[in-house]
Amino acid sequence: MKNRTIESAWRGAERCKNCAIRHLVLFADLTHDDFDRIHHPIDDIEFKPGSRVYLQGDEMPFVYTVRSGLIKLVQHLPNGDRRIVRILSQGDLAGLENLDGQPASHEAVTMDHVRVCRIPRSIIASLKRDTPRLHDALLQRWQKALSGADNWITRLSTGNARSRVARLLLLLDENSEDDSFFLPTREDMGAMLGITTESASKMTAGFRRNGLLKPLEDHRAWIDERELKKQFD
Amino acid sequence: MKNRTIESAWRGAERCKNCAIRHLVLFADLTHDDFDRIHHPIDDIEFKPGSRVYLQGDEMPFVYTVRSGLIKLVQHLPNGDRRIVRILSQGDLAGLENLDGQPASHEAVTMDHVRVCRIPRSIIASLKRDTPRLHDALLQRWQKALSGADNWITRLSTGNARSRVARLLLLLDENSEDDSFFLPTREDMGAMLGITTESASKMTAGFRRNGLLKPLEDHRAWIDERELKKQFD
DNA sequence: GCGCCGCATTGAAAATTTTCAATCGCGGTC
DNA sequence: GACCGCGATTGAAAATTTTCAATGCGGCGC
Repeated sequence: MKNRTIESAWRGAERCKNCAIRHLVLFADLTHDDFDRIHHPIDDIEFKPGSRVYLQGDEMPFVYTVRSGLIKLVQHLPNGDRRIVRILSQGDLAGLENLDGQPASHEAVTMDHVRVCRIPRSIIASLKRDTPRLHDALLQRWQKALSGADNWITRLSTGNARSRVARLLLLLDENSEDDSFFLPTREDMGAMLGITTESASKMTAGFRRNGLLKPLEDHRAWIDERELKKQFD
Repeated sequence: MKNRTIESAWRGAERCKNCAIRHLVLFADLTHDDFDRIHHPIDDIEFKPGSRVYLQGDEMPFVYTVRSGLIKLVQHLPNGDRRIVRILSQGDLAGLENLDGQPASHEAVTMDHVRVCRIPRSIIASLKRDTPRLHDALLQRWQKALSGADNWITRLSTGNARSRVARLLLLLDENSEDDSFFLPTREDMGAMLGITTESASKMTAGFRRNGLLKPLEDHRAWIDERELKKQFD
């Protein structure tokens, strides 16, 4: 029972050069010469919703560039509590935290249908030696991850349950290209906000009754951004 | 009414080479040649407790290596709420998040008597171009900051107030060289944990009554680490 | 020594959140 | 079409947290 499929693999990085989202990914600024230095296969992988990309404690021979879909990073506490600490979306790098060879500090689980490029860590390591362009791209990723984490603390873990849900909806909405956005399960919303599933449900349902949130087909939703921002922020 | 004093300044980085905590700081792995590339003054600065090192929104021409003491990074929400997102201690770099030239995303405030080295950003920029050793040191800083942020979310912003306070005490204790550790004001504890000052006070006072926490002179305290860990973790 | 100020503590009522259990709704199966 | 199962929703009671106000406690200046 596999919940992932390998769509394609190839030696080197021929197709990276022509990747449709190359401007968003780690390799955005590499030159053709740089690509020629890549001598290990990069796989294009699809995951079904709810698949585990890696587990907390795993050795991490790969990093993963998110091509589409959303991945949650979950951290488990010894007492069994768990908390979602970040959401990765297009262009983000799963496994960034473990580029130094440390075992994974999170569990990574897909929230919807996800496509990633699986990149051997050795590629990053060797490119890092030779090209400063990759350095900068990595630094940007660290920066984004850290400011994301800070926002998670100040916006999603502060204030009462209603504000937290509101700010989560606004965040999901901002990060979406689309007019609509992916609305997580109430359980996931709770794990992001540090509240119970039921509380997440009550607040969400409240917003729906107020007309501030409209669920759409396929786990997606729309919010009255202006009004939500006015009431919370 | 200055709440900081400049202890010493010097051109270049002569004294960096002999810095007592050099093994802990950003410049740990630089060679003598590297130091000779530093052509801007690095100041050694002291701050009184409660001094603002920089404000949210400030331009950041400097970064600051913490030599001793503790600095809190505070983020303000539009609605006036505020949250402490990180504590910096010896060897940490304040302003790391703004090395790219972005204005400060936090306010940095000293919690006790603090000594820092103020390093012009231009030095980092020029060294970064020339020495991979600095690169690695910076990456380590990013890594530490991010895993710190993740812990902040999972350990300090999850569970009931009692657990949060317990885990904060354990964290403060771990990070201290000493057998004792710096116990923040209840207001700061609240801002770290996302609870009110009064709740922080009630939990803290409770631990004191149980003998799990003993306040010492000068804002320091001791905890029964084993017992606290057993009950929480 | 006295008074003051800032912080910590405490108590009681109000508000919020969790808990626990029941029900609903919907998509898929048989 | 009936049935199942999973997630969402809802309600009511219990537990926790906040709020608001009062009091305690040290240190500091005068």
